[in-house]
Amino acid sequence: MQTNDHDEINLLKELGESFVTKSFAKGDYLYRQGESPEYLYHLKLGLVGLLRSTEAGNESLLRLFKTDQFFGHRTLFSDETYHASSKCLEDCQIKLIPKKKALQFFNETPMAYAYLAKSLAKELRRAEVRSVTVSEGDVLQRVASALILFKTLKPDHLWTRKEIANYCASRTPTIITAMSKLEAKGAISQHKREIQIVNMDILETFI
Amino acid sequence: MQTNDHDEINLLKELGESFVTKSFAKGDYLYRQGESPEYLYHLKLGLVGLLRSTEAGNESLLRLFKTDQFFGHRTLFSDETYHASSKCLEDCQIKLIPKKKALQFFNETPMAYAYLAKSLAKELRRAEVRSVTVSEGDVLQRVASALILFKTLKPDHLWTRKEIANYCASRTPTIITAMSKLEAKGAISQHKREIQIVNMDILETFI
DNA sequence: CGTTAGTTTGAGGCAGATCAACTTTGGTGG
DNA sequence: CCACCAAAGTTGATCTGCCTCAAACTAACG
Repeated sequence: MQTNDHDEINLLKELGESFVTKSFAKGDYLYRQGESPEYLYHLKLGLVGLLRSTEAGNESLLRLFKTDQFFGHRTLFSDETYHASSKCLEDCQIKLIPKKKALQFFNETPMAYAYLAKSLAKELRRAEVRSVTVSEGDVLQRVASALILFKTLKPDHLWTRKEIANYCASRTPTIITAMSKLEAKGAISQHKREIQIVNMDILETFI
Repeated sequence: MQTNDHDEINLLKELGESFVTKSFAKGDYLYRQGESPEYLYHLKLGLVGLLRSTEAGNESLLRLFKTDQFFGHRTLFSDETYHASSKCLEDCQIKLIPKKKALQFFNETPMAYAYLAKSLAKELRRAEVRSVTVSEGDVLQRVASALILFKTLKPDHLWTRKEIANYCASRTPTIITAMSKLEAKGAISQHKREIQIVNMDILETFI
């Protein structure tokens, strides 16, 4: 749930302000797959990933939340348990809004549910489009679009090969091979663990 | 969007009743990927599939709508164009509710948006869980769960191998091989184009 | 009863997974 | 501040599940 470009729902932001901001370390989990929701989360600083763990022991990266985004709302408003875990990919500052307070706010604010619905509708589109991309395209294509997304979302984050693999439904060695190809073509550069997009036009030709 | 088990939203059903039911033939499209929404659809009879076409010319089967379900709502409430087409997989009876009337109903009915949000939230979970299943599991697993889903959803529909393939992110020949394995194990039976689940316990061992 | 749509089978090829050994990086504590 | 160690990255060899292609067969519908 994003509030950025929707003035009418700025009150949602205010909702969070009445609660204290808590600190979390990189690697911390806010909640785990299978648990029941207790809070609505508002990320003030850092980066959070939504991960679903598979039987094979992998963690598929479903969504990313950046500064100013709300998360945990899908489960909060669906009477279900979490289908994935949320984990800090960096040190984070997060406001936890108790479930009761959040529901109360929504029930008192007619357009809040409309906004929530719209937000979920967009997320659903994204998820479905991505599932087609994943099953139809090859790894190079997926890595290229993942890099564009990641760098747009948070250019300064030190993305690991594993994070990229988890997002691309692939594995670390495969991602490394794909990225060397992209580097060889002059689309990106890699120094130590830093990844830079040096030529967006070239990178986009892989999509 | 389903209304089945939610008494509080039965008024939504009534909304559709004031409009005439139109007939569509198997193969007809209600709307196509890229178009802008004009209606909210209420399926009275038949089976509708939501398909996203890929560059390679395939049609990925994203969702299925059966009798009494609403569809077209994701796009209607998200200010976007359709990201997939909806196509009659059987002859259908459908009520078309003009966009304006639908929006008016939602704006006049506070809990309608809350219900819509909940419905989209569940659909989002389904989509994300499925994307992990598709990228992690093998074809046999996907076919087994697809058959269970399809037979639960509409036992009498004559599912084609292509429909199954489109849903399983696979291809017709691969589906046929997978289904012969399931038949050899005594999980299903195939006569002409008819598919029957003869032993659900066995079938579930493949998931 | 002809035509079209759907099904079936097999041969061949390849993208990407797996596995394993090795190197680099960067944080931590002695 | 350096030595160490765990975590992350790299590389190549091998293997395999599924796709592709093509040809032949069967069902269903007008």
